[in-house]
Amino acid sequence: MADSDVIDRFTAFLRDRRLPITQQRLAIAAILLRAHGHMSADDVAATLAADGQKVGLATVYRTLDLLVSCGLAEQRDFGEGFKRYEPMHAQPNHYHLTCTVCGAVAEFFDERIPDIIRRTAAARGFVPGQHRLLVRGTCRACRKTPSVLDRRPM
Amino acid sequence: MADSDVIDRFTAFLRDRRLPITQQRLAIAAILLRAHGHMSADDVAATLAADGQKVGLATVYRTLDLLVSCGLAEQRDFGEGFKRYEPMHAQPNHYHLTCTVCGAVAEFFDERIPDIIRRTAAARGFVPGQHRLLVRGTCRACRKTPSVLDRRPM
DNA sequence: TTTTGTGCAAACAATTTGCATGAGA
DNA sequence: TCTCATGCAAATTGTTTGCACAAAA
Repeated sequence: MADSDVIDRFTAFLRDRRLPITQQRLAIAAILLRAHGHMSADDVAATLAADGQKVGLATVYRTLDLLVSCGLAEQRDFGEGFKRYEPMHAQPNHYHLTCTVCGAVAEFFDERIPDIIRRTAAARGFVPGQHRLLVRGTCRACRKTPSVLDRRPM
Repeated sequence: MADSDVIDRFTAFLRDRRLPITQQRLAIAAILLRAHGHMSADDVAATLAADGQKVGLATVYRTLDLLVSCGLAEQRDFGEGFKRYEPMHAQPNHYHLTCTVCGAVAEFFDERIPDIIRRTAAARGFVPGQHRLLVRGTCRACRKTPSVLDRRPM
Protein backbone atom coordinates (compact mmCIF):
# COMPACT_ATOMS: atom_id res chain seq x y z
CA MET A 1 0.00 0.00 0.00
CA ALA A 2 2.49 2.60 1.16
CA ASP A 3 4.75 4.15 -1.42
CA SER A 4 7.81 3.15 0.55
CA ASP A 5 6.71 -0.44 0.25
CA VAL A 6 6.96 -0.35 -3.49
CA ILE A 7 10.22 1.54 -3.37
CA ASP A 8 11.52 -1.17 -1.09
CA ARG A 9 10.65 -3.77 -3.65
CA PHE A 10 12.62 -1.83 -6.19
CA THR A 11 15.69 -1.43 -4.00
CA ALA A 12 15.52 -5.11 -3.12
CA PHE A 13 15.48 -5.93 -6.81
CA LEU A 14 18.49 -3.73 -7.44
CA ARG A 15 20.42 -5.07 -4.48
CA ASP A 16 19.63 -8.57 -5.61
CA ARG A 17 21.25 -7.91 -8.94
CA ARG A 18 24.13 -5.98 -7.42
CA LEU A 19 23.02 -2.85 -9.23
CA PRO A 20 23.73 0.53 -7.65
CA ILE A 21 20.85 2.22 -5.89
CA THR A 22 21.21 5.73 -7.22
CA GLN A 23 19.35 8.92 -6.43
CA GLN A 24 18.02 9.11 -9.95
CA ARG A 25 16.61 5.60 -9.82
CA LEU A 26 14.90 6.27 -6.55
CA ALA A 27 13.51 9.58 -7.76
CA ILE A 28 12.14 8.11 -10.97
CA ALA A 29 10.62 5.14 -9.18
CA ALA A 30 9.00 7.44 -6.62
CA ILE A 31 7.47 9.63 -9.32
CA LEU A 32 6.11 6.81 -11.42
CA LEU A 33 4.89 4.62 -8.62
CA ARG A 34 3.22 7.44 -6.78
CA ALA A 35 1.43 8.49 -9.98
CA HIS A 36 -2.05 7.26 -10.49
CA GLY A 37 -2.17 7.87 -14.19
CA HIS A 38 -0.13 6.48 -17.03
CA MET A 39 2.98 8.61 -17.52
CA SER A 40 5.21 9.01 -20.54
CA ALA A 41 9.00 9.20 -20.20
CA ASP A 42 8.69 12.91 -20.87
CA ASP A 43 6.09 13.31 -18.14
CA VAL A 44 8.46 11.72 -15.68
CA ALA A 45 11.36 13.92 -16.77
CA ALA A 46 9.18 17.02 -16.61
CA THR A 47 7.94 16.18 -13.12
CA LEU A 48 11.51 15.60 -12.04
CA ALA A 49 12.60 18.90 -13.57
CA ALA A 50 9.71 20.77 -11.92
CA ASP A 51 10.99 19.29 -8.71
CA GLY A 52 14.39 20.85 -9.25
CA GLN A 53 16.04 17.54 -10.11
CA LYS A 54 17.46 17.42 -13.57
CA VAL A 55 17.80 13.89 -14.85
CA GLY A 56 18.66 13.01 -18.43
CA LEU A 57 15.92 11.53 -20.57
CA ALA A 58 18.15 8.55 -21.32
CA THR A 59 18.33 7.77 -17.62
CA VAL A 60 14.57 8.03 -17.37
CA TYR A 61 14.15 5.51 -20.16
CA ARG A 62 16.75 3.19 -18.66
CA THR A 63 15.14 3.29 -15.25
CA LEU A 64 11.64 2.79 -16.61
CA ASP A 65 12.98 -0.34 -18.30
CA LEU A 66 14.25 -1.53 -14.94
CA LEU A 67 10.88 -0.95 -13.35
CA VAL A 68 9.29 -2.97 -16.11
CA SER A 69 11.86 -5.75 -15.68
CA CYS A 70 11.10 -6.13 -12.02
CA GLY A 71 7.37 -6.13 -12.62
CA LEU A 72 6.63 -2.88 -10.83
CA ALA A 73 5.49 -1.16 -13.99
CA GLU A 74 4.19 -2.01 -17.44
CA GLN A 75 4.71 -0.38 -20.77
CA ARG A 76 1.53 0.65 -22.55
CA ASP A 77 0.87 1.85 -26.04
CA PHE A 78 -2.25 3.91 -26.56
CA GLY A 79 -1.35 4.66 -30.16
CA GLU A 80 -0.23 8.19 -29.39
CA GLY A 81 3.17 7.80 -30.98
CA PHE A 82 4.97 7.29 -27.69
CA LYS A 83 4.74 4.89 -24.79
CA ARG A 84 3.33 5.25 -21.33
CA TYR A 85 4.22 3.46 -18.14
CA GLU A 86 1.71 2.20 -15.66
CA PRO A 87 2.58 1.38 -12.04
CA MET A 88 1.58 -2.16 -11.18
CA HIS A 89 0.19 -1.79 -7.70
CA ALA A 90 -3.26 -1.50 -9.29
CA GLN A 91 -5.37 -4.50 -10.25
CA PRO A 92 -3.14 -6.96 -12.06
CA ASN A 93 -5.53 -7.32 -14.97
CA HIS A 94 -7.74 -4.56 -16.26
CA TYR A 95 -8.96 -2.86 -19.39
CA HIS A 96 -8.90 0.74 -20.52
CA LEU A 97 -11.53 3.27 -21.51
CA THR A 98 -9.74 6.25 -23.00
CA CYS A 99 -11.41 9.54 -23.75
CA THR A 100 -10.42 10.83 -27.18
CA VAL A 101 -11.27 14.37 -26.15
CA CYS A 102 -9.42 14.90 -22.88
CA GLY A 103 -7.15 11.86 -22.85
CA ALA A 104 -8.39 10.57 -19.50
CA VAL A 105 -7.93 6.85 -18.97
CA ALA A 106 -10.36 4.86 -16.84
CA GLU A 107 -9.98 1.22 -15.97
CA PHE A 108 -12.38 -1.67 -15.59
CA PHE A 109 -12.35 -5.41 -15.35
CA ASP A 110 -14.80 -8.12 -16.27
CA GLU A 111 -13.88 -11.73 -15.76
CA ARG A 112 -16.03 -12.87 -18.66
CA ILE A 113 -13.46 -11.49 -21.06
CA PRO A 114 -10.51 -13.71 -20.04
CA ASP A 115 -13.00 -16.54 -20.10
CA ILE A 116 -14.06 -15.83 -23.68
CA ILE A 117 -10.41 -15.55 -24.65
CA ARG A 118 -9.50 -18.83 -23.03
CA ARG A 119 -12.23 -20.69 -24.86
CA THR A 120 -11.64 -19.06 -28.22
CA ALA A 121 -7.93 -19.64 -28.01
CA ALA A 122 -8.33 -23.23 -26.92
CA ALA A 123 -10.59 -23.91 -29.87
CA ARG A 124 -7.76 -22.86 -32.20
CA GLY A 125 -4.81 -24.42 -30.44
CA PHE A 126 -3.55 -20.96 -29.50
CA VAL A 127 -1.94 -20.55 -26.08
CA PRO A 128 -2.95 -17.13 -24.79
CA GLY A 129 -0.48 -14.96 -22.89
CA GLN A 130 -1.30 -11.39 -21.99
CA HIS A 131 -4.20 -9.60 -23.55
CA ARG A 132 -5.48 -6.09 -23.61
CA LEU A 133 -8.71 -4.38 -24.38
CA LEU A 134 -8.81 -0.72 -25.31
CA VAL A 135 -12.04 1.19 -25.72
CA ARG A 136 -11.99 4.66 -27.19
CA GLY A 137 -14.83 7.04 -26.66
CA THR A 138 -15.96 10.10 -24.80
CA CYS A 139 -16.03 10.41 -21.06
CA ARG A 140 -18.89 11.85 -19.05
CA ALA A 141 -17.23 15.25 -18.68
CA CYS A 142 -16.50 15.59 -22.41
CA ARG A 143 -19.80 14.16 -23.57
CA LYS A 144 -20.70 17.32 -25.48
CA THR A 145 -17.74 17.08 -27.84
CA PRO A 146 -18.10 13.74 -29.62
CA SER A 147 -14.57 13.84 -31.11
CA VAL A 148 -14.05 13.09 -34.75
CA LEU A 149 -10.32 12.85 -34.16
CA ASP A 150 -10.46 9.12 -34.24
CA ARG A 151 -8.21 8.19 -37.08
CA ARG A 152 -5.51 6.88 -34.78
CA PRO A 153 -4.34 3.28 -35.04
CA MET A 154 -6.08 0.62 -33.01
CA MET B 1 -15.73 -9.89 -53.32
CA ALA B 2 -13.61 -9.44 -56.42
CA ASP B 3 -10.45 -7.37 -56.12
CA SER B 4 -11.58 -5.09 -58.90
CA ASP B 5 -14.66 -4.27 -56.90
CA VAL B 6 -12.63 -2.78 -54.11
CA ILE B 7 -10.36 -0.99 -56.54
CA ASP B 8 -13.46 0.47 -58.09
CA ARG B 9 -14.53 1.84 -54.74
CA PHE B 10 -11.15 3.48 -54.44
CA THR B 11 -11.23 5.05 -57.89
CA ALA B 12 -14.78 6.25 -57.23
CA PHE B 13 -13.59 7.88 -54.04
CA LEU B 14 -10.73 9.59 -55.87
CA ARG B 15 -12.91 10.73 -58.72
CA ASP B 16 -15.41 12.05 -56.24
CA ARG B 17 -12.78 14.26 -54.71
CA ARG B 18 -11.31 15.23 -58.03
CA LEU B 19 -8.05 13.55 -57.10
CA PRO B 20 -5.89 12.04 -59.84
CA ILE B 21 -6.03 8.31 -60.28
CA THR B 22 -2.37 7.48 -60.65
CA GLN B 23 -0.56 4.23 -61.39
CA GLN B 24 1.09 4.31 -57.99
CA ARG B 25 -2.22 4.68 -56.17
CA LEU B 26 -3.74 1.81 -58.06
CA ALA B 27 -0.69 -0.38 -57.52
CA ILE B 28 -0.59 0.29 -53.78
CA ALA B 29 -4.32 -0.24 -53.39
CA ALA B 30 -4.11 -3.49 -55.32
CA ILE B 31 -1.28 -4.80 -53.16
CA LEU B 32 -2.86 -3.91 -49.84
CA LEU B 33 -6.37 -4.91 -50.68
CA ARG B 34 -5.36 -8.21 -52.19
CA ALA B 35 -3.27 -9.02 -49.11
CA HIS B 36 -4.85 -11.15 -46.48
CA GLY B 37 -2.48 -10.21 -43.71
CA HIS B 38 -1.73 -6.92 -42.09
CA MET B 39 1.00 -5.14 -44.03
CA SER B 40 3.38 -2.41 -42.96
CA ALA B 41 4.26 0.48 -45.27
CA ASP B 42 7.61 -1.22 -45.80
CA ASP B 43 5.93 -4.49 -46.73
CA VAL B 44 3.92 -2.69 -49.38
CA ALA B 45 6.98 -0.92 -50.76
CA ALA B 46 8.95 -4.17 -50.80
CA THR B 47 6.18 -6.02 -52.61
CA LEU B 48 6.00 -3.23 -55.13
CA ALA B 49 9.78 -3.29 -55.59
CA ALA B 50 9.79 -7.06 -56.00
CA ASP B 51 7.22 -6.49 -58.71
CA GLY B 52 9.58 -4.21 -60.55
CA GLN B 53 7.68 -1.07 -59.66
CA LYS B 54 9.67 1.39 -57.65
CA VAL B 55 7.48 3.68 -55.63
CA GLY B 56 8.81 6.03 -52.95
CA LEU B 57 8.03 5.23 -49.36
CA ALA B 58 6.46 8.65 -48.94
CA THR B 59 3.98 7.85 -51.67
CA VAL B 60 3.18 4.57 -50.00
CA TYR B 61 2.41 6.37 -46.74
CA ARG B 62 0.35 9.01 -48.51
CA THR B 63 -1.69 6.43 -50.38
CA LEU B 64 -2.23 4.29 -47.32
CA ASP B 65 -3.63 7.37 -45.62
CA LEU B 66 -6.04 7.79 -48.52
CA LEU B 67 -7.17 4.19 -48.21
CA VAL B 68 -7.80 4.77 -44.52
CA SER B 69 -9.73 7.97 -45.27
CA CYS B 70 -12.09 6.24 -47.61
CA GLY B 71 -12.66 3.38 -45.21
CA LEU B 72 -11.05 0.68 -47.34
CA ALA B 73 -8.29 0.07 -44.82
CA GLU B 74 -7.55 0.59 -41.17
CA GLN B 75 -4.37 1.46 -39.36
CA ARG B 76 -3.36 -0.99 -36.65
CA ASP B 77 -0.74 -0.83 -33.96
CA PHE B 78 0.50 -4.14 -32.64
CA GLY B 79 3.16 -2.49 -30.52
CA GLU B 80 5.94 -3.41 -32.91
CA GLY B 81 7.21 0.13 -33.28
CA PHE B 82 5.55 0.67 -36.64
CA LYS B 83 2.04 0.53 -38.00
CA ARG B 84 0.25 -1.99 -40.10
CA TYR B 85 -2.66 -1.57 -42.46
CA GLU B 86 -5.55 -3.94 -42.69
CA PRO B 87 -7.85 -4.16 -45.70
CA MET B 88 -11.44 -3.70 -44.64
CA HIS B 89 -13.23 -6.25 -46.77
CA ALA B 90 -12.97 -8.63 -43.82
CA GLN B 91 -15.45 -8.66 -40.96
CA PRO B 92 -16.04 -5.10 -39.87
CA ASN B 93 -15.43 -5.88 -36.22
CA HIS B 94 -13.01 -8.48 -35.00
CA TYR B 95 -10.27 -9.13 -32.50
CA HIS B 96 -6.69 -10.29 -32.90
CA LEU B 97 -4.69 -13.24 -31.63
CA THR B 98 -1.03 -12.55 -32.40
CA CYS B 99 1.71 -15.11 -32.11
CA THR B 100 4.75 -13.66 -30.37
CA VAL B 101 6.96 -16.30 -31.96
CA CYS B 102 6.16 -16.13 -35.66
CA GLY B 103 4.11 -12.95 -35.80
CA ALA B 104 1.05 -14.58 -37.35
CA VAL B 105 -2.20 -12.76 -36.72
CA ALA B 106 -5.50 -14.60 -36.43
CA GLU B 107 -8.88 -12.99 -36.07
CA PHE B 108 -12.00 -13.82 -34.14
CA PHE B 109 -15.20 -12.21 -33.04
CA ASP B 110 -17.52 -12.71 -30.11
CA GLU B 111 -20.55 -10.51 -29.73
CA ARG B 112 -20.51 -10.78 -25.94
CA ILE B 113 -17.56 -8.42 -25.88
CA PRO B 114 -19.24 -5.38 -27.43
CA ASP B 115 -22.10 -6.15 -25.11
CA ILE B 116 -19.90 -6.10 -22.02
CA ILE B 117 -18.34 -2.87 -23.22
CA ARG B 118 -21.70 -1.22 -23.83
CA ARG B 119 -22.89 -2.04 -20.33
CA THR B 120 -19.70 -1.11 -18.58
CA ALA B 121 -19.43 2.16 -20.45
CA ALA B 122 -23.07 3.03 -19.83
CA ALA B 123 -22.60 2.47 -16.12
CA ARG B 124 -19.91 5.14 -16.11
CA GLY B 125 -21.42 7.66 -18.46
CA PHE B 126 -18.79 6.86 -21.05
CA VAL B 127 -19.83 6.84 -24.71
CA PRO B 128 -17.90 4.04 -26.40
CA GLY B 129 -16.55 4.48 -29.92
CA GLN B 130 -14.23 1.91 -31.43
CA HIS B 131 -12.61 -0.75 -29.35
CA ARG B 132 -9.98 -3.34 -29.88
CA LEU B 133 -8.90 -6.51 -28.19
CA LEU B 134 -5.42 -7.89 -28.69
CA VAL B 135 -4.34 -11.26 -27.35
CA ARG B 136 -0.71 -12.23 -27.44
CA GLY B 137 0.36 -15.81 -27.19
CA THR B 138 1.69 -18.77 -29.12
CA CYS B 139 0.00 -20.26 -32.14
CA ARG B 140 -0.45 -23.98 -32.71
CA ALA B 141 2.53 -24.22 -35.04
CA CYS B 142 4.89 -22.46 -32.62
CA ARG B 143 3.57 -24.18 -29.54
CA LYS B 144 6.96 -25.68 -28.69
CA THR B 145 8.64 -22.31 -28.25
CA PRO B 146 6.67 -20.57 -25.48
CA SER B 147 8.28 -17.17 -26.13
CA VAL B 148 9.63 -15.17 -23.26
CA LEU B 149 10.07 -12.17 -25.55
CA ASP B 150 7.01 -10.53 -24.20
CA ARG B 151 8.19 -7.24 -22.87
CA ARG B 152 6.54 -5.26 -25.61
CA PRO B 153 3.98 -2.61 -24.77
CA MET B 154 0.33 -3.54 -24.52
C1' DT C 1 -2.52 24.17 -68.95
C1' DT C 2 -3.66 23.81 -64.47
C1' DT C 3 -3.93 20.87 -60.71
C1' DT C 4 -2.28 17.57 -57.83
C1' DG C 5 1.15 13.66 -57.30
C1' DT C 6 5.70 11.77 -57.01
C1' DG C 7 10.45 11.03 -55.61
C1' DC C 8 14.07 12.41 -53.17
C1' DA C 9 16.26 14.21 -49.41
C1' DA C 10 15.87 16.70 -45.34
C1' DA C 11 13.10 17.11 -41.18
C1' DC C 12 10.97 15.06 -37.14
C1' DA C 13 9.87 12.73 -32.78
C1' DA C 14 10.52 9.04 -29.72
C1' DT C 15 13.84 6.12 -28.22
C1' DT C 16 18.58 4.02 -27.99
C1' DT C 17 23.52 3.95 -27.77
C1' DG C 18 28.64 5.27 -27.24
C1' DC C 19 31.62 7.29 -24.44
C1' DA C 20 33.99 10.24 -20.97
C1' DT C 21 33.05 11.31 -16.36
C1' DG C 22 30.93 10.63 -11.70
C1' DA C 23 28.73 8.13 -8.00
C1' DG C 24 27.79 3.81 -5.30
C1' DA C 25 29.52 -0.37 -2.84
C1' DT D 1 39.18 1.19 -6.23
C1' DC D 2 36.33 -1.13 -9.24
C1' DT D 3 32.07 -1.40 -11.24
C1' DC D 4 28.27 0.34 -13.04
C1' DA D 5 25.30 4.68 -13.89
C1' DT D 6 24.81 9.14 -15.71
C1' DG D 7 24.62 12.90 -19.05
C1' DC D 8 25.29 14.47 -23.24
C1' DA D 9 25.31 14.18 -27.96
C1' DA D 10 25.12 11.36 -31.85
C1' DA D 11 22.70 7.50 -33.95
C1' DT D 12 18.47 4.98 -35.18
C1' DT D 13 13.80 4.12 -36.70
C1' DG D 14 9.29 4.97 -38.44
C1' DT D 15 6.97 8.59 -40.46
C1' DT D 16 6.23 13.33 -42.43
C1' DT D 17 7.32 17.39 -45.21
C1' DG D 18 9.32 20.73 -48.74
C1' DC D 19 10.30 21.22 -53.21
C1' DA D 20 11.53 20.57 -58.20
C1' DC D 21 9.82 17.78 -61.74
C1' DA D 22 6.19 14.76 -63.93
C1' DA D 23 1.74 12.93 -64.75
C1' DA D 24 -3.43 13.25 -64.79
C1' DA D 25 -7.66 15.86 -65.97
